Amino acid sequence: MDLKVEPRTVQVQTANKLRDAILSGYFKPGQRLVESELCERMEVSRTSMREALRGLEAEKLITIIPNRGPSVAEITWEEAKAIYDVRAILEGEAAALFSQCATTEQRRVMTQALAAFAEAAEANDAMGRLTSTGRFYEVMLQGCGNSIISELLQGLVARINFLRARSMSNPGRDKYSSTEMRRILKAIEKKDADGARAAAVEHVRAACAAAEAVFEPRRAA
Amino acid sequence: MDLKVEPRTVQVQTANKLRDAILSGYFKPGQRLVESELCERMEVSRTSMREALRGLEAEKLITIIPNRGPSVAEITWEEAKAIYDVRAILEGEAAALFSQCATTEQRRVMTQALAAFAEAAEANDAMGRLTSTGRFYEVMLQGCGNSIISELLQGLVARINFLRARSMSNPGRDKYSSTEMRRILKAIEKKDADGARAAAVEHVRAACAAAEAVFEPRRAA
DNA sequence: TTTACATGATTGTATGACAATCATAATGTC
DNA sequence: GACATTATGATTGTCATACAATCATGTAAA
Repeated sequence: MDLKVEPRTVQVQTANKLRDAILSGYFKPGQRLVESELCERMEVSRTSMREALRGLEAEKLITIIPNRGPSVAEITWEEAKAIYDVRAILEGEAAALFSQCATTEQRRVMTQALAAFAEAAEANDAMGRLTSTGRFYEVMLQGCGNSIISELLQGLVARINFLRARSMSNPGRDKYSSTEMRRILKAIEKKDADGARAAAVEHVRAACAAAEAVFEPRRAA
Repeated sequence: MDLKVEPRTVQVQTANKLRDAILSGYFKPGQRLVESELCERMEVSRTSMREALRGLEAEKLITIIPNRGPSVAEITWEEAKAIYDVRAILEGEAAALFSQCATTEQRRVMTQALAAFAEAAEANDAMGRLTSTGRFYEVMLQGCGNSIISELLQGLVARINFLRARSMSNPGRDKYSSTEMRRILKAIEKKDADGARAAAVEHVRAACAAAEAVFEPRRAA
């Protein structure tokens, strides 16, 4: 059990809340983030706010142009595509690694998460889908034995999160997702590294295709 | 030609200089970085310094513990190994991609960089080795068509840079490096994607082995 | 030796200030 | 009226200062 209790500084909390706001789509890509407004609404000083913003900038979630200030990072489809490609490689590797060292307990949790996902999909419960897929991948990434893969993927997924939110609304995608994840798990249970990798790659490819369908670049004026 | 001229804010310059100082090994892993001292030596305000530090923290080059302040990030061998593994995967992919789309001009530059490396190795010119290998990889990564790969690799390499500095001093490693890079280039010239990937992976594996040899974890007290 | 307390150093946060820069409205000129 | 120029205001970048909270360390007491 993890009993660590770490101080939650204002700056960290600010960064977390801003991150959530961006990932949830509350702040949209391209939107300017005015310091004074943010400070007022979140009731923190400019000092803390600016430190938090620097952190998010390094995470590539926002872009800070000197003398113009921060705005939510925009992304071209080319970049998004590149992210999906790398994601496929890394998630595939994670699945392959995990298939060789998964414990029965871990497989049990994934099975359970998968069931929860199916249930949430049935009930059209967006929140439930997110938490269940989150658990599914968390087990796999934490368990794959390479902490860097999970770290990088977390960063990459964050940067295309807004696309996921849009493509998730695509009706019917749930069914496919469910099938794709089941295939991953099946391969893991058979300790089939290549199969697990292929299934994970396929899953990302499908997500990429779904994202491309809903991607809208800057509209021509 | 790139004529862009962007404002160089104090904060950015501070972050850059600190980054260089860490990568060059001037600040060593584990070393505490006291704000007031840094501010005094670099002649910037705490405001700018702290913003710069937040950026470096997000890059994982330093660790900031609340109420204790920043220190140069330490790394376990487990993490370093994980980084090398991911690096092998990503550099392999980059080499494979690049082999399919390299222009003759790009290959020419790489050939030239390789020659410069051999020359620098001969002359025992540490600086020359760094710049020539840098050019070699820059062409490949910029040219591979996936900007995310190059972005991630840059971050990963930075985190194990201090290991590279140590293992480079390993006599004889140069010769191997040279051979390994030549193999990569050969495969690229033959447009052999699998060969290029294999050669790149092999190169990273060798670097990893060299790093392991010089890795010293925290000495038992 | 261990515990408790006191002391100083360092960090986290807030505030106020001001110059530099940007965005835009107002002005003048052709 | 269209365009160039000039004010105007808003926003950012940077600094100095202040102070409470926390940490690190030494000293005194049990």
